Amino acid sequence: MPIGLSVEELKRVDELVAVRRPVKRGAALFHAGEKFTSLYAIRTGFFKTCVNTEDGRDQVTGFQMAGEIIGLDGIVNDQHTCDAIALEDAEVCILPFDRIEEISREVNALQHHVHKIMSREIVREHGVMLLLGSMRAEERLAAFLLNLVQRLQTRGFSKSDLVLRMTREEIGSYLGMKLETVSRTFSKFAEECMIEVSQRNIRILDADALKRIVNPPQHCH
Amino acid sequence: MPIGLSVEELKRVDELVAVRRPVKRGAALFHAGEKFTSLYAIRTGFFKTCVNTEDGRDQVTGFQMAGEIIGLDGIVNDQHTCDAIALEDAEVCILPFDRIEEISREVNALQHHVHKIMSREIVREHGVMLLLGSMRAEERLAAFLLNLVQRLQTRGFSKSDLVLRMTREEIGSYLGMKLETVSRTFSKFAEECMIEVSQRNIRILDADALKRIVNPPQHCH
DNA sequence: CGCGTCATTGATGTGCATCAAGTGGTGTGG
DNA sequence: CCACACCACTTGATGCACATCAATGACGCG
Repeated sequence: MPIGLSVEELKRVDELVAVRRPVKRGAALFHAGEKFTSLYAIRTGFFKTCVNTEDGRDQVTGFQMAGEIIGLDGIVNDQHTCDAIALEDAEVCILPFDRIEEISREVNALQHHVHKIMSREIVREHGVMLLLGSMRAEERLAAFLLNLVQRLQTRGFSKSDLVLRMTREEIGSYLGMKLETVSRTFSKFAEECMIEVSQRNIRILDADALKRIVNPPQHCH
Repeated sequence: MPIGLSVEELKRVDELVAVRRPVKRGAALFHAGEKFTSLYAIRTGFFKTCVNTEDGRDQVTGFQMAGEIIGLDGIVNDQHTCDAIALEDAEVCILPFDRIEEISREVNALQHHVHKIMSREIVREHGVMLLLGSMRAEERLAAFLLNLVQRLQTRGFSKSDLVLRMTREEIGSYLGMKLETVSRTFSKFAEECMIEVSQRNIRILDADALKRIVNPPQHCH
């Protein structure tokens, strides 16, 4: 993950990511309440994380794909605070956290990398708070699609075609809206020729139009 | 901050927190876009952090009080991504981040402490996402009050009386509602004798009732 | 004292939730 | 291989929680 390491350092980091674990679609990588021991780096597959309340509500807090790290929430109390569920067959690297701390004392680049990963997650969540706190349904869904396709693109996938790995309900939970509203908003975007929707296959026809929805152009006052 | 350190370790950590900086009410500790160099530990006073969009919307992402750390969002891109504004005259310790990384390589307790602080922030934000994504106005405000009074209590303040340092609008921004709705909801709680409101002075008369609003009792099915 | 800021309260509007019915794709067992 | 059941999804009709608009009131400060 970090770059510009010496051979020696690379060896230390390599041993960290040695152990892998497959996770079947629908299975949990971990559950809220379980003891925290490791972070997980996604090698393949797609996950969601979600928190639950006693009274049965739950909230999807994120969708994670290859290259991303899951489990950071567990550090503070040595206990996971959310569920991580595979949305398709997946494989992760197990990164024992005490080993991470040990090695980052010696490999500065790893230390800084870990800090950046946690900081990035904090910044991402700020963005979600902005979305949940001040955007309307169309803006939320447009922002969601653009974010998803952008992340897929950096992984070498198409910047226009994507396959949703999650249900409308899961999207709705993440975006703070009901599945019917998600569906209607997809239909509206399709009507306006910004996207094509066929089941979970989405084709983005006019990314700029979506961007204009998220960031409506300034009107001069 | 961490505990159980040797004399030697304590000295290292002490030098970290040597420099202080006063911040006047209404002034910014930092702005989004500024270069990130340090974290800040609040010694006294009260802050808000907020992110802004190009189109002028903004979202309060948190309220911080004595003992809490601000600036974690800046690590990932060496640049702050939100504003930190003092809501009353305040004083912070400046914690140069490169020194933090340096010392945490030698003082394991500090290293782990830093990780916990970042993880705690991630978990806190999960809670806010749950609040914004799935709660109604009354639930949000009740949760907010309970959280605030709980944090004040651990700092030795009353568990029933508190003074809000922020405006209704700032509360609303944090909770994803308009200031009028915040005001109305306060009035409603007061009418139902759960709290007393007089300007920014709040007295909690029935904490259990507030808790029942946040976590409505299960109905057997 | 007068002005600006913040807060309260009422009247009205609307975006999204809720409730409900129906469609299509997928997997399973006879 | 087809019939059936199930699930995710779509779409329409209705309702409600909260936003919006507007007027007034309460502090605090120069």
